[in-house]
Amino acid sequence: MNSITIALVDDHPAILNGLQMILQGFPDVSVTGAWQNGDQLLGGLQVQAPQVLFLDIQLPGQDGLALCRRVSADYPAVRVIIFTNVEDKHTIRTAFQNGAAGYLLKTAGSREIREAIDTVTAGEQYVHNELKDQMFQQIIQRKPSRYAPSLTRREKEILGYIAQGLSNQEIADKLSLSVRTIENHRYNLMQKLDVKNTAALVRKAMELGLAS
Amino acid sequence: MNSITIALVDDHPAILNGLQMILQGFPDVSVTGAWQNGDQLLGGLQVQAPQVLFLDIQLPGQDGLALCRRVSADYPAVRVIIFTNVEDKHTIRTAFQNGAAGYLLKTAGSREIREAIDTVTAGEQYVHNELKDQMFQQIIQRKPSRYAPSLTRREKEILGYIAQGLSNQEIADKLSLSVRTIENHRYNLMQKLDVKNTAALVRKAMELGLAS
DNA sequence: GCTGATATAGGTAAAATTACTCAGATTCAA
DNA sequence: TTGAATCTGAGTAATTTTACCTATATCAGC
Repeated sequence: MNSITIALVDDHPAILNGLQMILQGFPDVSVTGAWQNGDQLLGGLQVQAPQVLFLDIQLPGQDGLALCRRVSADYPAVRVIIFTNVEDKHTIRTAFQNGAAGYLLKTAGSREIREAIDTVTAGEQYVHNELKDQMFQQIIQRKPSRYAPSLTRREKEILGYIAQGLSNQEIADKLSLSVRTIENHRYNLMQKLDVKNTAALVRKAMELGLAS
Repeated sequence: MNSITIALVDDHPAILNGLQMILQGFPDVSVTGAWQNGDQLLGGLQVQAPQVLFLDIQLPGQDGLALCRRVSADYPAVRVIIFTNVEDKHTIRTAFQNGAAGYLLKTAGSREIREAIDTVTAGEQYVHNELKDQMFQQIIQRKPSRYAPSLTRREKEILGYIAQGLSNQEIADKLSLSVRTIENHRYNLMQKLDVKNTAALVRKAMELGLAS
């Protein structure tokens, strides 16, 4: 029999059951474990390692991401799908760095779960489309307005050079202006962006999409 | 007859023909114009404005993005799909800011083109999946490796604080160390990252994913 | 127990930045 | 054509960064 073995970890029994229910709808899938914490998981894996593991990352007592790392290291054949509500960039990045094969939000329906399983068992990486859309919007929709103070043309230009690592003197030379002028622009930029040194200035500029 | 009217702009006849060929495969679509530059487009629009416009942005003489802005302003009913090979963030952002309804890479096949048309005529925004994937990878896969010199734990920590805009003194206080120590770390960081001031340091750190 | 990498920190100076204020010139819109 | 905003730049000083060199303590791995 060629069924796909799947195990689940989530501290909420409701979710555990719900997910199991959905998986039972797939004839070629068999659930070989449903655990509520990391210890149970680690114990269970010694008995039987599934092909796919659905892992929540908000678990009582331990960090699901560390767990993911450990499982990936000890059982490289197990394809871990992070199944969570957490959708911040840093967590997602860490998840994949820790060996996750997929990332699914708990809002996922049966079709997406199916897709995730198929994708990761095929050796590829699966990411919830909802997430991709969100990230894309974040990158794209960055209107400079509202949160970014309006900078004048000259200020933007000079900010660009500062972010490139040019000193006031170098910028002055490039624009054939006095260093004092650049100093003033730099000072005004820091006022407008409400920071007090170059480091924060560059950072904020990049975050607001004003430089780069 | 309820067919969707579509017009095309691209300076390469081959692409113009190829795209037209694909569109002819859709029974409910009729191509009402195929132009090679902005002037032809603007003239053609006065005769008949299509529901959907496929617009390349690398056109001879004029900027396709400015054209997009103009068309969107003068003919709000026209849904503009940018059809191009350009895939950098800034261009994409500008495109949507200029009123584009969709963004499709020229690698798109018949299915994606169909999807784009249906999505934008339904009043939604369409973005090529390939692009979303790329952006997502950019955000996620930022491994510090390869191009990023290896930094020690302390160095990473201090780089983080620098990027946050803390001065050496502030970092020293926070870590209960001498300012001189922080100065040295900062100096070493600049050596390792091959830059010569804080601005470039922060920038490079963000680009390499060493700070965040 | 040695070695190399890391972390710590002082010495010494030059260079650059930051912190404001003031003011003439230019430009752009009402 | 009169303002308002922007661009330009000087005055003055304190603060910070940058540029090296040297040196000790610690710790991990061989």
